[in-house]
Amino acid sequence: MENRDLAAMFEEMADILEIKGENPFRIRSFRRVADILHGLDFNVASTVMENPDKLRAIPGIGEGTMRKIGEVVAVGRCEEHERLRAEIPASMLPLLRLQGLGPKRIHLIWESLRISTLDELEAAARDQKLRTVPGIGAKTEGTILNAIADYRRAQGRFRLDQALEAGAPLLAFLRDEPSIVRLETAGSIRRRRETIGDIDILVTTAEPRKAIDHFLRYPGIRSVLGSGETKTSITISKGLQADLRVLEEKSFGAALQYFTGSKEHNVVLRERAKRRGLKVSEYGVFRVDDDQKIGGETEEEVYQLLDLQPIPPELRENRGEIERAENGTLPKLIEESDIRGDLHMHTTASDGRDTVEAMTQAALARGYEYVAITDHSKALSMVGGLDEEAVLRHCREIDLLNERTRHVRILKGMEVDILGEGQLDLSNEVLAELDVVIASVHSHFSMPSARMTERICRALENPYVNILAHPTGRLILRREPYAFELKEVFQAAIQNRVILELNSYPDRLDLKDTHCRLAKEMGALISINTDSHAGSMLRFMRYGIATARRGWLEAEDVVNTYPLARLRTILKKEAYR
DNA sequence: GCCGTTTTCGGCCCGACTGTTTTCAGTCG
Repeated sequence: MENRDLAAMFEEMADILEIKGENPFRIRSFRRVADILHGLDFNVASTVMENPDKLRAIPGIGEGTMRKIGEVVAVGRCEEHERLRAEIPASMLPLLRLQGLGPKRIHLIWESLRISTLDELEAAARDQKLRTVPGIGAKTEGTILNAIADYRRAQGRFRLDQALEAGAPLLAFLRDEPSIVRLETAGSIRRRRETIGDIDILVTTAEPRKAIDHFLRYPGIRSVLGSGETKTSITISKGLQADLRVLEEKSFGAALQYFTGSKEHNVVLRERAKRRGLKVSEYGVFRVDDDQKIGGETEEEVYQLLDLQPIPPELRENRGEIERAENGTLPKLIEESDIRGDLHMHTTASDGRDTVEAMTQAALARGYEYVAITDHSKALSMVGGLDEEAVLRHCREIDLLNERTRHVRILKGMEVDILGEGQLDLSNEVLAELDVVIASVHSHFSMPSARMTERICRALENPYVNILAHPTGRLILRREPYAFELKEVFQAAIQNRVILELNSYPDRLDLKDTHCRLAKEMGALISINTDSHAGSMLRFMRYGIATARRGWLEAEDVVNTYPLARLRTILKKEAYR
């Protein structure tokens, strides 16, 4: 049983309890447990049997949770979970994801109209039957119809790159308005989460009305969800929501802190404030006894007043950053300017769009010192993967190009397929000719976890393998990772001096943030690569960097921040950490 | 359900917007 299965159970129980209108703190506990389970780096089901204290020691996991997990592991189901599921039709749960409709009204609609599915809800709203429910009028009916449409279109979330690209023209449009003095994006975009629910934009202005009216004149606007004195919400392309908040200059820092979140981070921050006789809100930091405001103009000030080092937005997830800020031991996070090269990209030799020379020029334009050309091997015949002979020809071509290229060193590489039982798709004789060998799984995704783990570990034992590419195989919002024991694979990588890739391709981000942190803690080295299939894609590095920062990585953890000579010792396996 | 340097019981973050219920509940972030 995987952690995410257990997490899903707790999430579902929280959803049902919410619709039933039960104790909100109990619901919060369940959601927190689900969150914790998602983030753990060990298998909960086996741990609860073998080492229960380890689980019980985690803050947020108490007796009740231990009992429920134990029950599921022992008999395959949890009695309370089963009982709750029998009370509410499963089809009602997605209704909670609709914007503007919450558990209370869902419950009420169920009570009065027996509506339990998205389709029924939509039909009732269309037929103007929803307005017969107390507390719901014509307007709310319309809101619900819009919410259903948005839900269907977007399923609620967007990839980081999609949100950044859709938001960029809106931000440029706002920057053109002279009445807007300051402008920042907050929320999950600022924290660089891998998926984004909406774009939070904060501005200060002497003329709020003017700023809001300008926002409402944005040509890309699709619908206006609401507009008040301080907050206005619209949807733009593909149903992505953007919120504009108009703020006072003197509380801008407090507001930026508040709206950047995460919610979990802010809850802990406020509890901390409360213990110190302070109160933190989006308007500033206040003393509780005389309600005197003592700060909030800048974000740094908010943290300093709580005796904390300023915390970078990417770390604000309540994953230990507050304790580290208290001790003054936050990591010095990696920056894009630390990167000296890119070790994974494709060319016209296989499925890339640009030649080796064009890719090299693109790397040069970014100021890189080195670049690895890593086309596919022959197992991927549909993309024109290279066989042994073609690889050797490719190597000679790169040798020649190196002789007449200045300022950037081209490393000879291949992305070699890991075949069904862990063999590689090219002979060791050929691999020995290369500077960089990347191994990756592109087939047989659905084999059982134990076999997949063994398969990958076996590939890592090949003495020529340098990098394990996109280790989990997931595609954001499209495909779950394949099943395997992450920690075993990381351990095998470390033992064999293999580097783990953080693939920056925007729908991969694989390793993801929590995996990066685990890899670092275990002592693995990371390479942040773009897997570019065209020169223009080298810019995807920014998404890898964002994920690395969320994974607490520093420049020293990432091999492609090293000068070429040092990188070479690692590629030759003469050194590792 | 979780937790404890005020507590093993009684708390658990804070404020704005919307629509409709004429005084406020529901929802969101």
